Amino acid sequence: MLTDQRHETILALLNQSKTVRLADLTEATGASESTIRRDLTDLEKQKKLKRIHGGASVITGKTEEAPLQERTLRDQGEKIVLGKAAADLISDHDTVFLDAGSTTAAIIPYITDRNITVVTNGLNIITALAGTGIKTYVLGGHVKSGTHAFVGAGAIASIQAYQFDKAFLGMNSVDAEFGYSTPDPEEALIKKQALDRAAESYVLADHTKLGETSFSKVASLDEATLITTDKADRELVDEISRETRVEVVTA
Amino acid sequence: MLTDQRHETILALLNQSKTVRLADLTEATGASESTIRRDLTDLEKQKKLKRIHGGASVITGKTEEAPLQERTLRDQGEKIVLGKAAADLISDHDTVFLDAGSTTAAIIPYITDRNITVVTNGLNIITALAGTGIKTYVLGGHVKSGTHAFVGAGAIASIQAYQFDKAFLGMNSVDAEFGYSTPDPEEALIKKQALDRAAESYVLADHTKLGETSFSKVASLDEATLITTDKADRELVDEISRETRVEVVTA
DNA sequence: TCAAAAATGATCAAAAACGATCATAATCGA
DNA sequence: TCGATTATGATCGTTTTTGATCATTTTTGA
Repeated sequence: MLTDQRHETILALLNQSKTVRLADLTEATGASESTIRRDLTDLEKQKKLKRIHGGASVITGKTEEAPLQERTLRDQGEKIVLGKAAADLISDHDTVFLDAGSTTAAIIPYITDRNITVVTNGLNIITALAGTGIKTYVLGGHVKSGTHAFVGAGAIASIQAYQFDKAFLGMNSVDAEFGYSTPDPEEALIKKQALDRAAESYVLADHTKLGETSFSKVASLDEATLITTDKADRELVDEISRETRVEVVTA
Repeated sequence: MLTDQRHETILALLNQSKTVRLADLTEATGASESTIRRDLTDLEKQKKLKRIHGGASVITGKTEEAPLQERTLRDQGEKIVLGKAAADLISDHDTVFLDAGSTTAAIIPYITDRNITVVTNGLNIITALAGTGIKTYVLGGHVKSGTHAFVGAGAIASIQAYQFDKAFLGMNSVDAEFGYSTPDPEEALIKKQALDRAAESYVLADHTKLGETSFSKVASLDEATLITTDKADRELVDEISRETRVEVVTA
């Protein structure tokens, strides 16, 4: 991996989660600790980040409210792990669908130097991919105000033109009986379409989403592989894994 | 492979992915390392790229958003005036097309509280509209790396579903003879489509764009009203206004 | 507080990339 | 066609980058 790409990856990762550990960076870039240390030294000299013991953090003008920051950090830790696990599933030359949302966005730092094509319906995904060299395609449609996902008839029409090797979806709720569900019917429709048009489908959900149900059903459990973390309740995971393949990664 | 072809290939590859490794280039062109090194040296001398250890990177060095921001800042005054003039043309309940680009983005501050619907193919436009309550629709398609405009077959297909009251287009060049033109053929195609599907079409161009020509013709002058500022050369404006309606606003 | 564990920075050797050079092949002009 | 010019690919010594090692510092937790 080129030095510049490594630097980009580091900054992207940092942008995602405000703080990164050295181990995260070596894994994301495939470089050794020494190299990453040198990178961090360089980037700190460029005032792009601040080194901290064990890793690096974004440069922040003032300290934010501590408990809030801590909570988001913890959540993001889980997202990072899920993102990394998802990225490992992607092969070169794959065409993948990345659902709108912050969980799927966590995949991006790990794929910036990969030779793949991404199709998405999320504004945040496009923005995150904008700097990278990844070939990006976007679905048309109505820009939903809350999540900034592209939905509706236009999006449905757009997605028909594509076929994916893999689809990665965020999901609000995963229930052993009700399957995958999400609050917004229009987003559910797009997720379902993406899932149907992919050879392999994966749902990324942190431990808080398990055992929950939302208004709109997307699909039954067996239509996608679930990726979650070991923070999830053991019994819930067992129950779900009777229906579909579940990949549990350590947070 | 001819030297010029190789140079084109290198720049195209670079445009696609921001950084390239030497090995990628030798493979893509079939030339030896020595030749590619010479090419890179030449292209760097021409300021077309920046050499880095192991390959080359795009000249901007920074993220791609930086030049966009910079462009937005430069000639900002003139753009603001153009944006305001364009906003004045929009009526309540209009459905308008806003072209990708910084000039059309300047319209947005003046329409945030209007009851209108916007269709766009520009990432920057979506981002700017994201916070507002404006109903926003986006064309699908390939995300072009430089301008972050959505282009290609997907975009063309998407736009067929819409009909606009007004279309507002940025334009690189406006010439009395050659008409409206822009460097990228794919963007030209979208602009032309938007123009055809709108009851009224407006081209926004600051004074530096007049009397210029670019590679891809979008339309002849009489297909849209030109909006420019009084910084524009008087003779050029007269010449153009023999072909189409021109609105000159004071900068 | 103190010892164990983890992280850090310095150092060094190996690997990769580089630029210079030279011989050969292709292209051009007479 | 022939000689000159230019482009190309291979080689080689030099420079840069990288990864491993290890002594030192910092953090952790008992």
